[in-house]
Amino acid sequence: MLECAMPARQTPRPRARRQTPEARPYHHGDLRRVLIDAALQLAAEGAEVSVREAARRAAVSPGAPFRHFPNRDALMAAVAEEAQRRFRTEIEAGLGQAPVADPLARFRAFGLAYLRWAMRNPAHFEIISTGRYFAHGSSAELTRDNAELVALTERMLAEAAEQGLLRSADLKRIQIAGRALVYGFARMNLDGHFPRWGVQEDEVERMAEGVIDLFIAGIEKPGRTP
Amino acid sequence: MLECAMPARQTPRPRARRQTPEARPYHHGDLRRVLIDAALQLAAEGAEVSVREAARRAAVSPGAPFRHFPNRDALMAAVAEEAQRRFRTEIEAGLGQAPVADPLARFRAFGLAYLRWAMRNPAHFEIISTGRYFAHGSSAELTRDNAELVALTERMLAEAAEQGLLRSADLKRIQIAGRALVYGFARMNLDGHFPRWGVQEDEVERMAEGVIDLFIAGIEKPGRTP
DNA sequence: CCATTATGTAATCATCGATTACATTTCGGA
DNA sequence: TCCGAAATGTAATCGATGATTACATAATGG
Repeated sequence: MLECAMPARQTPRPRARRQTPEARPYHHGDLRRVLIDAALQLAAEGAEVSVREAARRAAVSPGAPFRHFPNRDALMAAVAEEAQRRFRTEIEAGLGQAPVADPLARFRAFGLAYLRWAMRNPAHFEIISTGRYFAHGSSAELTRDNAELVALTERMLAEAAEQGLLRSADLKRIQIAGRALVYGFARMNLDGHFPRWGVQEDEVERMAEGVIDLFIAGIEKPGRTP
Repeated sequence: MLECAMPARQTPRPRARRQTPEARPYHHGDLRRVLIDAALQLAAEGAEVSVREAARRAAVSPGAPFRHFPNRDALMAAVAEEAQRRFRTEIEAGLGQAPVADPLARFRAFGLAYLRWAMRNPAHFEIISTGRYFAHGSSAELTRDNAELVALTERMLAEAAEQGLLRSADLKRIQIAGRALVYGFARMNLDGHFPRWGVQEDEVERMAEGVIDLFIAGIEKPGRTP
């Protein structure tokens, strides 16, 4: 994908360039890609993501990124798309380990994969979720991806209802509540609430599991798992 | 603490000041207060909160705010404290209307008041909740307030457990889940997720109520309200 | 081989948070 | 009552940032 890093470095110094001793090739390999990665890494480090800093890490002038992105928001959108792609991959891997026939087990696996990724990639999750860095609707890919995940949980719940596993028939309400629960848990972690709620760092993933189980037990028809 | 607002404004123009036709008093009445309000309003308008803009609205030089706040974060912290105060007031008013004897009804009223305020004051909620504008722990008032709210829900759940109203004895898990649910719902609204989830603007408050009821029904011992 | 296009650089601008030196006002004690 | 210290606001300035422009250089294809 990216051949990157000085391909034919042997141009014999065509003209006396600036005084820089090492004449790196004028064209960067795949600057767009490198900028996205730099920004992702910045986010992962918890630092502010600035165009200039990304350019700095790519060893390129401050104006160069604007050849690839019309503005900062466009860069952030690209970063979010990359993060979302990784998120999706993780979710699908998690779902792949759940029994196909049991919709509630799949629902649980979904939530677990969701939270596990969010716990382990807080900065990436922040970028995807918050719509603060750019208008969410401005990325068709992000919108589509998200719609698919929504549809996925919707299907799981519909199946569960068909199999008579649920206490309530108001699927939309259950879906929103489930999303709110998982999203809220992820954001509590992100926003640093857990210390205040007496949840230790190393308890968080276990608590995530417990919270999901509590929710599922709450929507499940009673007497199924005694 | 602060004696406030232009006490003896009647100084009869002591010296020919600058050419400004209206010689406003050199000292602002209570700039600190005005800055906080300006910043709150900025947040309410969804605009970026900048020190300069707050100063501009207070009709004061860009450097003036730094006489009252060591840096931007300190201003934001003061804004958050003000918002939190209003939030608390709303919560307590909501709780005042719930029957004292029924802890789950109080739990419900708490959640409703929480969400209603968050829905109607999204920018203020953002400032209180997100810890992005300043280190949360840097404000003793905020920390204390929050601890009290946590303790409050804890007590409600403990009472509910004593009265045998709950299915599960794991109170901490219930508490975290409840918080995650409510917080997540508020943030979904804030982060603009609801359109993507098919929840219309005018449905949101009704949906908030529904989600809370679903949660309570889930933790309640079955057969209580048939 | 050369012209068109893509890509990076340099210089520049406005805005922002922050600091400093200085001006003005207020207020309490001699 | 006066005066000096403390509080409060202004003006000027700094470095960083997002963004734009004119220009330089490389890659590509007819």
